[in-house]
Amino acid sequence: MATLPSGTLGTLDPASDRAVFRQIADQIRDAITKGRFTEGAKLPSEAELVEHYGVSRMTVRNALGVVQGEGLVRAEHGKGVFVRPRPPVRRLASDRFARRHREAGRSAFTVEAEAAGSRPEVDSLEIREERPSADVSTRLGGPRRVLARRRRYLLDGRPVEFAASYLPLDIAQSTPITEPNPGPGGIYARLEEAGHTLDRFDEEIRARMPSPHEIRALELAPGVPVIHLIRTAFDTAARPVEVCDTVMAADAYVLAYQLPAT
Amino acid sequence: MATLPSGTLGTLDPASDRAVFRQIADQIRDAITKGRFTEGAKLPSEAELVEHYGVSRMTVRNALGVVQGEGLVRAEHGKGVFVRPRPPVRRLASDRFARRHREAGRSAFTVEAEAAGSRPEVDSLEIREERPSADVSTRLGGPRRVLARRRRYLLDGRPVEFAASYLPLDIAQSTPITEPNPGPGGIYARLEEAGHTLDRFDEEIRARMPSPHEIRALELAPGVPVIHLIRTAFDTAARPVEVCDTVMAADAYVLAYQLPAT
DNA sequence: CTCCTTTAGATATCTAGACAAGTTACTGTG
DNA sequence: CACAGTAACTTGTCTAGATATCTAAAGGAG
Repeated sequence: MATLPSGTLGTLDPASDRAVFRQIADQIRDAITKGRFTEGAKLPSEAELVEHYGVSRMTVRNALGVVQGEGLVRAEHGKGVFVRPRPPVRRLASDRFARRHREAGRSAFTVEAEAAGSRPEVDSLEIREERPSADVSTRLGGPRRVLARRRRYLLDGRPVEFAASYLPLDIAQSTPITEPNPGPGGIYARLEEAGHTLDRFDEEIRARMPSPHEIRALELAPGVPVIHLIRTAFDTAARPVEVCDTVMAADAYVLAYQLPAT
Repeated sequence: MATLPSGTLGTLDPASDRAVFRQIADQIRDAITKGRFTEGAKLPSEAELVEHYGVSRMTVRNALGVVQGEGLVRAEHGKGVFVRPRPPVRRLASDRFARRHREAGRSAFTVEAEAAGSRPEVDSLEIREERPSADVSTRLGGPRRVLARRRRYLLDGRPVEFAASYLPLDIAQSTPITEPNPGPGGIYARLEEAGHTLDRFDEEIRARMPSPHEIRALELAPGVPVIHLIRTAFDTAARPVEVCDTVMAADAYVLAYQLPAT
């Protein structure tokens, strides 16, 4: 019933051949990107938009569905539709696996998050032996069994990443790598102690929309893609000693790399 | 009217508290990922799904909207809904700017695409002087004017990437960099000839959903994110000499990096 | 005052139908 | 045979409701 703040949203162009719900979506998107609705602000309710534009509710919902799909707004059942705040971003530097970062007694994730003023958490830690997938097996040089370590990372209670590490069983067994807490410096430190001095990492990066499982595990809002990173660690004998498969909420990460211009 | 091939899609569970359109979407997704619908195959028409599930057409369309948003299928007006084929993927190696790749007379994109058996194309080449954005200016050390080179890359007629290079005007002016074709080895070769031997590149990678403009420029299907890469090139005097802002169709790229374990 | 109930308002889901517009195949005419 | 027209089928858009469920605020009982 309350009228809209004048000027925040315009009117429809009946002459346009652009669908009505798209015109409405355009205006909402425009109002957000131009700052007429600020972060966290509540959009007019569906009923108000119905009144303002003189269309049916389904048309308004269709328009809201578009801007929801773009990740601009989030609907909360019973409360309203709100402009999505931009979450804080975690920056992954390309030297994050350098040996000098491996000395501390805690994991890289923990140290880095606390330095950035966030509260880090690791959960769903699962460690087991298993038969590797074809892809993992290929990357690791074809072992028949691997040790898999799966875990999920959270910042301030929000899940941002989950990862699975796979190591050839003959390397990992009878080392602390099979323990939930592998000790200071993490599994890379243990690998080096076991004689596998690390030489280089290969990383492959893809971006795509999440699967339903990933949406649940990362509590992703609609319209947020994931970054899929597959890292292979090689020792100085050029043997692959670990494959780490990581899925990150794309709105929480920036990856940074330094390349020599050799 | 035609009945569905038996077994491709199941039935609804009225006892489930999962919304009907989500159950239908789940079944379609499942049928695709399990290969019961292959790439390019036509899904049952909306009318057939209405009949099969005994629901209204809007509910079926809602379900189809879900799997469309996930990028699994593409609707073609008047024809039907089809399983999206996986496009060929272009792999960007981390040594793609190594000097040894800079000798050829043609651009890296052209050479690499032809080697992979694709037909490369570059269009919308625009070269002009302009005032840099705040972000570009910061990355370049604060020049007041820059040379901007914008272009779009296509493979087999499909746009896959567009990019803008920014160079401080005092470096770029009176070099072939201001020409549409900067000559063999590209602008990096010209920079080195002008005394700016390249030392390293910094790259920042983000993934997000595309803006409407990006959807048009890359002809993106719904549910396809973009990879946003910002590269800064530094010369041996540690001066930033180029910023390249690249937006790529995420379904067409894999980025590969090699990191030393130093 | 505290706690529970009610109520109003918000989004979520679903129905049944209408017309528009693109695609394909058939049909009949020249 | 060539071709224009047409019919059937497809997705796209929109309407006008209905019921369900969640949230928050108001009001009443103790």
